[in-house]
Amino acid sequence: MSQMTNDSTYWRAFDENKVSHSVAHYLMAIDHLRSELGYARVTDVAGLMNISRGAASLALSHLKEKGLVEEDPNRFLLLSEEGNSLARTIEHNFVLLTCFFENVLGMDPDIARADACKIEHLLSEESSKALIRFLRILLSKKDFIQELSQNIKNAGDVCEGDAPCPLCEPSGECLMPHTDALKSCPLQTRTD
Amino acid sequence: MSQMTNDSTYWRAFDENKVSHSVAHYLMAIDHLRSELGYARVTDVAGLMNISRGAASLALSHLKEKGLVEEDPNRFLLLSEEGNSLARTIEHNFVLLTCFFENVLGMDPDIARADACKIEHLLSEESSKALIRFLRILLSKKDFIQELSQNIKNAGDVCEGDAPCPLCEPSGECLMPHTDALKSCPLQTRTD
DNA sequence: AATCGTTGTTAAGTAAACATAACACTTGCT
DNA sequence: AGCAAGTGTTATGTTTACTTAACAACGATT
Repeated sequence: MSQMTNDSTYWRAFDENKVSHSVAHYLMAIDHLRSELGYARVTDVAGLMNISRGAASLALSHLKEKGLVEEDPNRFLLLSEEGNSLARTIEHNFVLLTCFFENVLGMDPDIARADACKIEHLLSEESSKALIRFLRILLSKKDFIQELSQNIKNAGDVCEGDAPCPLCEPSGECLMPHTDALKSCPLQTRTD
Repeated sequence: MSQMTNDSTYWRAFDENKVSHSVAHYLMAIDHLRSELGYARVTDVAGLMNISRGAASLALSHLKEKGLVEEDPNRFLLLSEEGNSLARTIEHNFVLLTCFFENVLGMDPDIARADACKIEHLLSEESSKALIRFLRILLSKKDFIQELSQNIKNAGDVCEGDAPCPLCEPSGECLMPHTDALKSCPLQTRTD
């Protein structure tokens, strides 16, 4: 156990993700087109994603080989059961993350969506499940969350000494000015 | 404004990120080696990341061209001011995300770290700032967070009808069984 | 029936990141 | 001094994911 943190290779899990960012968007494009237009062709996917038909054709034939995309009798694009599952999971993650950034952290909606889009396909099932439970609980406490996101917006960028911060305590230095490049700020040890 | 969501190209922001996942780890490897060994050479970076020296040499010379990595008078590797800034930001993001997954969501530490590692370099400065403020506030409420992460662990996977869920309400369908592939679950509209 | 437009595929090129292998250069030992 | 080991670079190849351009197949219009 804990192989990932000791064999100096755990960081490559990023590339071994089930779907890459672009694959995620191919799948969601098909899903979106089918629910909007009722069908999805190579050209539609290319148009929606703003890439060339050639690129879409190659990528999609790859996804057919991998069993994520299929064709219906009229050669329109379909998601396989697995492809559909992946697309839905990623779409759900997008919703969850956007909701968290926007409603809990009180962030700008555009930035919230942009960040969610980058992360949506990388969340583990565990994170995804925990996040949705977290949001359900937190969002039911309307007054609490209102106050919270207000406090976040108004908080300063440096810890005030009076309130000992559990984030800073382990290292003994304040993590708040983390945008300041030159401030040395030792962190918990990592193997790389 | 809101160009990102309408020009059918916003999803590529992923590839236009300032640093890729691997670049992030090259920078952090140098940082880590210098604080552990006092120096960093191509071979050390390659050894730590478990890649070939050739790959490390190429990648690092690229990073020198980009101005993120430099050499000291003895040809040991150094982070430039910008490189150092990036490394620290990403390391901070890792700490924040791990803390969130582990202490707020109550997730398994190994999974928490693995997920944080995938995301750390993708967080916008806004997310990062908001997250640290959020954690500071939340972690100061020890009893609240204790109860929260317990509730998350014990929560079921389906919404119970009695408590109207703000996540499900917009779509009218329950978002909880999001691991179930076949359950149709309309989401807020996206352009792809 | 011939042509034009759309569609999908294929070919060839680019760029990022890895791999392996061969090489040059230094350093330290004997 | 000479050789072996360690270090860094370079050459070449692979994979992924895009580009543009050429091409074949098909349908609709005239």
